[in-house]
Amino acid sequence: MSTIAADLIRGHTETIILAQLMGGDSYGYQINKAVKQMTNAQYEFKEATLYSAFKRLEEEHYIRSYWGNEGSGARRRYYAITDEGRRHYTRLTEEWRRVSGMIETLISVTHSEQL
Amino acid sequence: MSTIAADLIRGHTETIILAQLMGGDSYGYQINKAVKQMTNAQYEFKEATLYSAFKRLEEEHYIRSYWGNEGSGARRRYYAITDEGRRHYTRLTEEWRRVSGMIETLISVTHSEQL
DNA sequence: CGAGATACCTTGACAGGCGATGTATCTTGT
DNA sequence: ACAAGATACATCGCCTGTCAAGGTATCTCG
Repeated sequence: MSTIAADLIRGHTETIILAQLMGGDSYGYQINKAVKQMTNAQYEFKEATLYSAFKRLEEEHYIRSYWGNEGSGARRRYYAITDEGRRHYTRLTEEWRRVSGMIETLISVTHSEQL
Repeated sequence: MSTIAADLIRGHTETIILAQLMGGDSYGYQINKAVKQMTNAQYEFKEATLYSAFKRLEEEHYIRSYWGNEGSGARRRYYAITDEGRRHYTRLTEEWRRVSGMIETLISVTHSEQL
């Protein structure tokens, strides 16, 4: 039920998905529920966003997918993070720490002043 | 001279510009130099990005612009933040604090595990 | 006089997010 | 028995923000 957040999350979608997969294989719906729960329902991916991110990540070999063999219920496509994906995840989180500090600096009002 | 940062800043461009203008009227080139200096040359807007952001902000009445009366040198278009812009800035920064905490949570690996 | 800095601006392409829509299965209430 | 809602995946086409590339004009310095 958030609205504004959208653009601010842009660019983090892949990192969030990879972070989830660092904790073990999972599938789309599950990951999204986890995100919702972790943010106290403040955030949740739109399905189109989620599935297009999976596609990208797989094309870039950061994740692999396989069909689960559920006896009952809807079929699930599971995703697993690759070694390359793990390295990518590390890079992305390091980048985030760096950039978030930068943003913090830039959006805080400094009364430097013009002369 | 950064490369990766780009996508992570997306969505903060307007906030950064408004933050700069909270410190007094300024113009494009100046703002960009300030950003570069504040980030130790880690970040700088691409010009096209900067000017299209100005355009948007002015259309939304968050900033006003006027030509400076420089006796010499290249002409400068100055920007001033409006009251509405100030309110918008406050909203955006509050949103940022909220969302950055959320992202922090989401990109950190939690060994919750599936059963 | 040429190079480089200052200063602004526009066009067109691209990528990511997302609304809309569609599929199929299972559970639960009436 | 049947409708509603949850689970689960997928695609199409639009919208928006970024940016490479190109352009204009002025000033300074060697």
